[in-house]
Amino acid sequence: MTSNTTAGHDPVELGELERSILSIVWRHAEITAEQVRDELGRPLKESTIRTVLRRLEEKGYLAHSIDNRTFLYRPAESRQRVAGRAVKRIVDWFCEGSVEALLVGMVDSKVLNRAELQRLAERIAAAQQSAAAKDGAGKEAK
Amino acid sequence: MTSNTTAGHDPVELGELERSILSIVWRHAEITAEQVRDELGRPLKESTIRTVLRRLEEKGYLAHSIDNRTFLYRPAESRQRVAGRAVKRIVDWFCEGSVEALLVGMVDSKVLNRAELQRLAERIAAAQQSAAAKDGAGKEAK
DNA sequence: TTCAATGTGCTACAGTCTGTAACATTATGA
DNA sequence: TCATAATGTTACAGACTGTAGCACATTGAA
Repeated sequence: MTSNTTAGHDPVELGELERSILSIVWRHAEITAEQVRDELGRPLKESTIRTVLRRLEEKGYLAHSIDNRTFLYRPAESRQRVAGRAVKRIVDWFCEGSVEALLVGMVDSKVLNRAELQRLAERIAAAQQSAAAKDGAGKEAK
Repeated sequence: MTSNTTAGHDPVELGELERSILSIVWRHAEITAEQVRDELGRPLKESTIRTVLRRLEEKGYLAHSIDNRTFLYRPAESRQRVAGRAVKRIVDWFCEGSVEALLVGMVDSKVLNRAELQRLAERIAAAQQSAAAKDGAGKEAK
């Protein structure tokens, strides 16, 4: 029994099928198990899809509402948010909390090249501005 | 011989003990199983430590040399490099390859705050300069 | 009311990975 | 040659994932 509630999960620890399905759900505001199966491409039974969807919900990645007896799944958190947390763990584990070190590592391991880094710096500056703008109030769905 | 060369591994998929031990090794240039056990703090048998070390080597994170019959383990890759790759996977899976999107997500999920982002942008710019400086001579990946 | 369809709820099971370790084997110095 | 200190080999239980079957409920139709 996993006994977990709303604890912090790490998406990177999801299995491949789980990831695929999560990605599909992220692409839709709401989606049924059947639609997921159709989009998946792989020939899996619907019970399989539903099991995975349920597990993803248990793990906190999805939520569902019921439309006339049918489950409509939707993301519980944005991709980016989840990705952000996942990266945080990596940073904590492997870079002793330093995002800078991480970026350096990314360049070092060719995940990022200098051009991208350049653009990134610019975008960060920009994002920062707009972020600062919307700051006082609440959060912006996006 | 591990038979694997530079295949892509995902450190985030390592278990907790594996991560702890890997971190310890990363803190030393060379280390024996016994030293690892001492630093670990947990009361584990040495055979346990050695098993994990071996697995980490099989997975490509560590390498070892032999000093007078004793294994000296050392990192096969830098932390940052490994972390960089790990992040890349996350970016690929959850941000459709956009590092920017990831950064946005990190701010969004409070992994990064604006102050850090600011500093980050500055450092990136700086790093970029020095990198560009030493660049011309060496190799340009891209 | 009863039946068939459709959708969900529970259960299962094999394969893989990780934590944890015992036991066998080998080399080395006394 | 023998004890010692390392490594090599093997094992095993628990968790997680992929994959799915089957029972149960609800609802529209006959």
